[in-house]
Amino acid sequence: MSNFKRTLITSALPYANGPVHIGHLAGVYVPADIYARYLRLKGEEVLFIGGSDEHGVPITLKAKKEGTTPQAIVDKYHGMIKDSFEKFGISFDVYSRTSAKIHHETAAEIFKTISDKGGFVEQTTEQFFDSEANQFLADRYITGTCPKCNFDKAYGDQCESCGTSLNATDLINPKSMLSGNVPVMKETKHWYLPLDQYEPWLKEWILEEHKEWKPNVYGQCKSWLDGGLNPRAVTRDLDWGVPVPIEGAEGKVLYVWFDAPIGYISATKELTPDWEKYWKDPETRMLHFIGKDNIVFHCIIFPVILKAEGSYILPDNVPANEFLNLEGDKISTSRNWAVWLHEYLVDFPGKEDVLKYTLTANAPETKDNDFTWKDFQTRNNSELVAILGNFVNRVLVLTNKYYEGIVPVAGNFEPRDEEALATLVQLRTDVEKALDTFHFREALRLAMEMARLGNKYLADMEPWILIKTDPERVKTILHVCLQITANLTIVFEPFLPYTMNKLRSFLQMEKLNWNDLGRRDLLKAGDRVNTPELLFEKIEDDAIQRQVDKLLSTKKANEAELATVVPAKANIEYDDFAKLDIRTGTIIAAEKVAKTKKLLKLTIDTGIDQRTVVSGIAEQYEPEQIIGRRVSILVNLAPKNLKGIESQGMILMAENQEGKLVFVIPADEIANGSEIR
RNA sequence: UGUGGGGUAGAGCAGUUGGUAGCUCGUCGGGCUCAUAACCCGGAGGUCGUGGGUUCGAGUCCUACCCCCGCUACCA
Repeated sequence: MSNFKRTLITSALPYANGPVHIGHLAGVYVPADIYARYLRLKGEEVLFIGGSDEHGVPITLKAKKEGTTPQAIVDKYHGMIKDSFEKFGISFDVYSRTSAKIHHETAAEIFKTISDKGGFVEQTTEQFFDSEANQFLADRYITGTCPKCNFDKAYGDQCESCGTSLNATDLINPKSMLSGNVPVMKETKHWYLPLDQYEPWLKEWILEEHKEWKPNVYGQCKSWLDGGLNPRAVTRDLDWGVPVPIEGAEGKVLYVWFDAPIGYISATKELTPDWEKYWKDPETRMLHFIGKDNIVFHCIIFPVILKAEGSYILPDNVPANEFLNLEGDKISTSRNWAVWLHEYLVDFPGKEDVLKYTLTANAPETKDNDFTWKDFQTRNNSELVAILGNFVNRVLVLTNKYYEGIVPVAGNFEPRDEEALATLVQLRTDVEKALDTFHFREALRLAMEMARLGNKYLADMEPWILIKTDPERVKTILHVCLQITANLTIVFEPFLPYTMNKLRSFLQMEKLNWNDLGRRDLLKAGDRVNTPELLFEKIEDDAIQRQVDKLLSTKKANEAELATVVPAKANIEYDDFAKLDIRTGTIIAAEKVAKTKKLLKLTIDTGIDQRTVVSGIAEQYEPEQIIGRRVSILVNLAPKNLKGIESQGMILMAENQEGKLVFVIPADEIANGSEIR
């Protein structure tokens, strides 16, 4: 680690189809920013890169839906995202975007270089094409009937009902999700990155040389490598993106995951003509801060691209975080289940550091974590206000009260003073160790330990009592307290930059270097300090309640939206209906099918017989609570083997848009076996 | 389906190479009164997901299973 001259920090490019939320901040930008600030404070050479990822299919779809152009979409969100980051003080050296000219040039150039070296494999395949939308369709954008289980909403890549992975061509009655039309097969040529050829090298590089990577990152890579890598298409038939810079590739663009990480390089180019020193000098240490969904792209695909190009360095570490949930539910842009940064800035002005603190203290470093407004309030009130803010306030109030704001001269240090001052040095070592290994949560806790130390020291020394009997001693005590306070400005600088600015202005201090941390002479006797304002203020219940209410109304709005009814299917003849034999029945036994999450094995009395039916309702019904329930059952459905159990029929359920299932049952008492028609 | 991470006190989380289970918040009791009813001390609260196994000794290693969350399937 010590043989590196400089550090290049990249942070995942947020996708410009929506604003950024607390999940982005907690997962990537806050830890990356803390690390960048920490290294800068140590006087190291650092470059911190960010930018918006503006290509890909979802953006074109969103543009279509809103009746505008992809460029208009990305302009809007890039602006919002950039603004939010600025206001939160994410200290990018450059924040660029992938629709920038320099990025198109850079990405094209890298593609061209690899292509000229023969680094791609070209392959022509048949793919579904939507003639109305004039567009090839990704598997995910095709829906149809599963050939295995007859589920009629299977996707082109997998059936969510039976879990089988599919090819889009397997689907019965495929339909385009864009237009609803039947897609046609059409030939298309694409360029593939032969990841398989890099497997031995990747195994050596990651599995042998980077055992220090976080367990989630290392494990994920190992699983990909153990499973064997396949060539991966890096071009797409689309009109939005970086055009493939090769003859015969008209109308094709680079796959968004090929061009996005190259955005780190183009952003560096945009910043400085000296960019190559960061990307090609082996003495540069490159770090990718990302979320867990990005692991494979940053640990396998992007390194292979860089390796194939030949002249670039590779990441030294990829500290990926897990995900942050919000009030128990997954954060979702499309469901509007998020705390949006631009809204937070309006609702909690001047409290950027508070959110950053909360997100760091509860960062999803080893597993998914949950953000709750209650926790946010507690952390602010019990930690920032009560421990850090309060200590600073106590010291400054006492200094003003006893010495008119002048730092007093220290007498001889007693063992208890020495002990407190020595702890500062120890804490510095501990915080450094945590930061160097990307344990930001731990680092923050240790920093807070310094404020605790101050509070305890004050409580033990009781200067407010000693002032009556031994005023000389009190000078030493407050001198020590002021040195602790001064040290706080350094140790918290990477975490709470705005707040530390404020604290330095109270102390009339210049910004110091990390190497000054632990010193006992940061303030000199005779220095003046200002009368303090509050460093943090309490957050009251009503402010929290407003946020909770906001989320509740989002939930309601989502439910209302889901209540929309799907349009009727095409007409059928009576004979079609008459083929169905539906009867009333009763559930007489029910048990969960092992190793599945949705399936229940039911035994039904149909009046005709007792038979076994496997039904996908386990997520909403417990086996014991449905025994004895009346049901309607389709009895002449061809038997079907599900998870090794033969299912003889189908229970009729009403299902709403949300996926909620309800039994369809006769309204009054009627014998089992009665026909429904 | 396969695969990665996780399951430790009421909540949120640490637990490095196996050696007396910790931290923050909350809670209960006490102290203090300089401080934003803040601070300091002490207590209660855990069969470390479950069952087997290795070991003198297992939260930690092996094994089987259960549950949660991702990825696989372009949301950090």
